Amino acid sequence: MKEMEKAYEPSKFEDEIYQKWIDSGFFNPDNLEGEPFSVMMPPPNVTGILHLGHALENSLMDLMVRYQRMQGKKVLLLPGTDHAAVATQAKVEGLLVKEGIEHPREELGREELLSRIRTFAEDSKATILGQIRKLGTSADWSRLRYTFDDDRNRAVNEIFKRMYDDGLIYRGTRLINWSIGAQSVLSDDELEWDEKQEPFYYIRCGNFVIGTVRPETKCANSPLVVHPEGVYVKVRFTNADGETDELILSKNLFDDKEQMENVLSALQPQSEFVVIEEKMGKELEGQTFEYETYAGSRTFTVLADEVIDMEKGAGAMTISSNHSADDYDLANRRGLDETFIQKIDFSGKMTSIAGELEGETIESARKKSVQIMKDKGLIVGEDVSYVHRVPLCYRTKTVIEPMVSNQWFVDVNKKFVLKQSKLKDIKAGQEVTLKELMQTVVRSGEVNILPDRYNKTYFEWIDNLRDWCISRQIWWGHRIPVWYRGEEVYCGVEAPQGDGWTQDEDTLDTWFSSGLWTFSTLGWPDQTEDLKLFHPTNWMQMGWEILFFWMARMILMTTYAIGEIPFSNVYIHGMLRDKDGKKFSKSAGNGIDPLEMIEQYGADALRYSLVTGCTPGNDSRFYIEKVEDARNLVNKLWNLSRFMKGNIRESALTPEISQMPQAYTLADQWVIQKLQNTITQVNTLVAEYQFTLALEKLREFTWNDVADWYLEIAKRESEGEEKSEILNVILSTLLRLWHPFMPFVTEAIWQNVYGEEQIIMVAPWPKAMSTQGNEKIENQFEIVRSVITGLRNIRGEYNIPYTVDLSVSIETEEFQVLLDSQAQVIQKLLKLQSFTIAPQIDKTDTMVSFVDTGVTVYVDLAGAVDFEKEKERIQKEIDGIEPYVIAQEKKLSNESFVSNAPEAVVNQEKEKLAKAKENLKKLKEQQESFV
RNA sequence: GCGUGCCUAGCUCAGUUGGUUAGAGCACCUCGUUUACACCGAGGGGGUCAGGGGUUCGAAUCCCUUGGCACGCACCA
Repeated sequence: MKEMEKAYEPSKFEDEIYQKWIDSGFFNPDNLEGEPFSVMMPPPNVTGILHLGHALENSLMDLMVRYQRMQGKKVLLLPGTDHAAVATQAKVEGLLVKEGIEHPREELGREELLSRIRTFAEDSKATILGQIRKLGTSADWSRLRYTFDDDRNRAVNEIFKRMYDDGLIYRGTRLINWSIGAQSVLSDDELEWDEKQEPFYYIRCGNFVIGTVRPETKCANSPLVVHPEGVYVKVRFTNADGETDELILSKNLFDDKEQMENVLSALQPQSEFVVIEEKMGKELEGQTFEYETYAGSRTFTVLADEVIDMEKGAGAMTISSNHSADDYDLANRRGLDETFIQKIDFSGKMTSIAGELEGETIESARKKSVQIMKDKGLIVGEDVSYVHRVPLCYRTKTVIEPMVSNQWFVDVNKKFVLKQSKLKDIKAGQEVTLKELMQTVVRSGEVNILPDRYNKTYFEWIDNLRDWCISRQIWWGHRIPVWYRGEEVYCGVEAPQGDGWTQDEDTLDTWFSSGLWTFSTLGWPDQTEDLKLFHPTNWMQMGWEILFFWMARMILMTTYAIGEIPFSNVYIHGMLRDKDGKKFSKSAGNGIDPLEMIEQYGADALRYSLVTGCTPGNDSRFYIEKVEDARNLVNKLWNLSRFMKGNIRESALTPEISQMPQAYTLADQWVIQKLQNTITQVNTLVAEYQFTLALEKLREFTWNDVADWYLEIAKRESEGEEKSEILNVILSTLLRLWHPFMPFVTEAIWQNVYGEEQIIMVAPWPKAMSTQGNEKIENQFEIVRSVITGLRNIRGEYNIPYTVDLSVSIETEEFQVLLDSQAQVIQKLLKLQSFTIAPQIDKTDTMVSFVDTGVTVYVDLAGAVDFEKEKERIQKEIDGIEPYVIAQEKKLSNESFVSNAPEAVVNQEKEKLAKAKENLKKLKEQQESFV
């Protein structure tokens, strides 16, 4: 058996242990018995390396899985990675641009670009999988999956075809979100909204005034929309050139002089405005006029519609049906076909309708159009403080341009017949919509989201859900399985027979394939054994930021495809932030590589520091100090194990615990009882997913109870070997309880202590045994403990080193027998030569004392007593107790408390009062003795 | 505009059916090399649980309200 070194050095053990775990075969559930328990690893994107957030996620899933494995279950943790369509292509394109390939798609072509991306993805994949191993994740590598491998592609095509045949996937022309940067459409939830301050221009259009932040779009014929019920006034005034002029404004604006000032800030009228006419919007409808724009003269026809907000601007607008969601809806609703004018092309440049600004970028056209309009006197006002939110591409961070385009969608509101179902509230053959499926399984509780409050967020999102745009114009991704030949359209898992077919150019939204993750990874569409055994999965954890992207899509896909829920429990963890509470991000340069942390402090320390203090749904901060603390704890575990090992005789060293060990002393009884309590508590807390609390209990027991008290006592109580069995039970149990949280160090110790052929990973999870004990043990131990602590306190306050003996007398009647029996312990821990215990002690002037329930301890300091200090100390104690006694007496004399509170509570309070009163009385006596 | 979360010791956070004189880790102060561990041990100081109101015998915990911070959804001519 190898010596245990003085300090645990993770780097000396971790790789070797991980390899041993793999070699053992126990990562693979085929080698395990019992009830199946499955977790699908959320596949990290192959866009680079893992960050601490991934490390948190891995720690959570691995602790869950290791706990279950030790419970004797057939555990599968299936690892994998995600091709992350847009993200990866954007990443690689960015790198290529840096290398000098300015237009990767044009310059390289489809095949070459794809091959470059593939190379990058494979590199990244290798890095990521290496990181996952470093974290100690107990995943079954024989079942490694990739969202873009051949079998997953088959699953994607299969489900596409089924949805297509069910009429749930359709192709249609819609207003979509176009990412100029990614050169692709994005779904609604792939947008990020950024608050921006941009000038809001008031532009003259005939006699009307319209407002816009997008002056570059004001270059085409348009209806001029007013509110039918809105009141408009025509005002006459003398303009800057001294000419008589007229404007039509909403009455609201005209009545609000301050606002009027803003809207017409550039007009500089030379007279008052005189109202010459007042009309309703609907009365204005129909009139047509020609007016200048920055790109020449255009025709406008007044249209009355309720979309107009009379409080905004001058109560009138023109529209860009191809470049605004509201306008697009309005144009469709009112049949304004002639307004579908493409002003901006898909590369983000102005079209010929912009006249001389054709070919300009949006940004440049905006500036130039304003200049032209200013020169033409078309701008009547400008609000520079206008703040609005603009959509950005979540991957490339470039502006999203609404565009009209032909795309593929999943219809979430269409009724279809669910072919198979194991769901609680929806039976096979029933008509449902995808939206209803998503709602029902969460409402029924089949999918349980933790914490609860995310249910609300989830439902809110689904209520607002519109058809899901699934086609992308990027090349990196699952190709849409649709082929065309002339007018013919073919949708199938495989390419159609015959010549002349061309496949749709587009690829699928990455979430389309990751939505299938829980079952496509198990071999679907084949009816595999794995699918039967491991689906639905039992547990899933994810950050709230992908609740909609992923969780909702998994529910949609899984319920649709196989009529099952994807998982029964989702644990939503918060986001990991840096020490200042900022998001970790590359641009902020505050990223921390998990591998560096592992190298420095060990994987166990990293895992512990991430999981502790982390509660469901709440963000947490990452501190180096936390990792250091965790490292210290790991080392503590190592060292107490080292000590125990040295104090257990060889024949007692066994990992199996078949029976309760013989307890010889109070401390023995106490620690055994505590150990059982700890097992019970940890079990309960882990079962409730309260990892932080479980860890707190474990830490407290390990460090405070075992290391600081029990082992210190055990050293003094045992000359021989009678502690062997107890120490072995504690050691074996502690290591197993810690293993899910600190897999490496516990394995290292386990194999060192119990032999290299042993493996803690599949050791049975500890079960609490009943302690035929009395509840008094804990109280008795507390008495001993407080006598010792009290005496240490006096040593501290009087600065008496342990080399100087104390003359101690303990006055007690109630606990005389107890303290007599613990005399050795007290004496040795405090390094006393001797001390006396008696029912009655005569206090002298040279003594100081402290009290506890039923016990008063006197220390004769001879000449060393500092009376002032002593009085102060006693007074402080009295100050602590007295208000409490008063409060308790008041409480207990309160009739309604005594009659309303449960009897147990009342009794408990009475008992506490009695103790406090007794202590107070003694303290007061002592105080008097000083006077 | 609608909604959610958070505000507890100097710092970071626990505190899950309302009932311990409100906890932990770090930091701080004092002491200490006692054969597991200085990645240590012993002792100590430190909080009217954001403010106000209410329900209750009893509130950090439930309700209302004010303020601050963070976030989600919607809007975004």
